[in-house]
Amino acid sequence: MDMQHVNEDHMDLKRGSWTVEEDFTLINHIAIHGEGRWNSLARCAGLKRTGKSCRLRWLNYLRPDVRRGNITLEEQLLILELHSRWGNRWSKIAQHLPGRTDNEIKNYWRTRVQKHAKQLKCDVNSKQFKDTLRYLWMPRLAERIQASSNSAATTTITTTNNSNNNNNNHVSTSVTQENSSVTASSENSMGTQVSPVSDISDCCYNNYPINQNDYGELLISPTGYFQNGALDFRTVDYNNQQNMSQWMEGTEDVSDNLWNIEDMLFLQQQLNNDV
DNA sequence: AAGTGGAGCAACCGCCAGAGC
DNA sequence: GGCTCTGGCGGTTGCTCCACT
Repeated sequence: MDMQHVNEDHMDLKRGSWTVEEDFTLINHIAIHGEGRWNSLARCAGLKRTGKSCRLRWLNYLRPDVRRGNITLEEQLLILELHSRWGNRWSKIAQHLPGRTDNEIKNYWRTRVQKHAKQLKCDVNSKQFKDTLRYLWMPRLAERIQASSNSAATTTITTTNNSNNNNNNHVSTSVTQENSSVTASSENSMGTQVSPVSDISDCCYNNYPINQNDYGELLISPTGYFQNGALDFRTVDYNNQQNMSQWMEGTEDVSDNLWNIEDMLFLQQQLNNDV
């Protein structure tokens, strides 16, 4: 391809936001011819876009199985856990969140998690912040998941709990029965309406304001977080039950809460198989 | 009502690895 | 072996919306 041709092609290329017509064209073309060979696909479809741009638009937005909407509590927990294992391997993390794209998870991490690291005045990659995620935020997310499950799907919980009593399995939310904080959350879920927060910030700042000097009190679990590959939140203790109750009484509604505990158990098993 | 700043997110950029020639 | 093309990935940018003043 000579330089004149390159320049003409470059000048023809469209950038920026996609129009409805472009989306329609891309969807139709893929429906007929399938994915792949993105550069030639862009040319054949008559789209004045790079192959990369078409691929990105399809994968992140137009694909039929892309899930839109808020990241659920379960997804947040999974993202935190997987990121603790793999770091910024967004595509790998996305493989374990059906319908979520690497871009979406990356954006979530940058806008929510990194924001809180900034508020804590610590580096997102620092041990302090990682420990805060592991020993403070993730257990609380798990508690919220159980609380919402308790109120929304008692049958599922009962089944799972029985199973755990019999087999002594530790899964993310059922093990929390073992500590006192769960007593608080369980009672709360029975007595008052419990609805999940949609963001870790509710767990960490609204009712648990912490600063850099509080790490010594907050990082209370020296025993590790994962046992036999399964999540284990039993080490969490809450110093402030009153705040805990306030935290449990969040009012935000998560209507797209699609997973239950058995799904989480299944996912955990899948993850363990991967490792 | 207008201006401003921050949050959220879609899209782009640059780099890299693998495949094909 | 070297070159080109392509796709994938993580990092970054810039636009839009919204809350606040």
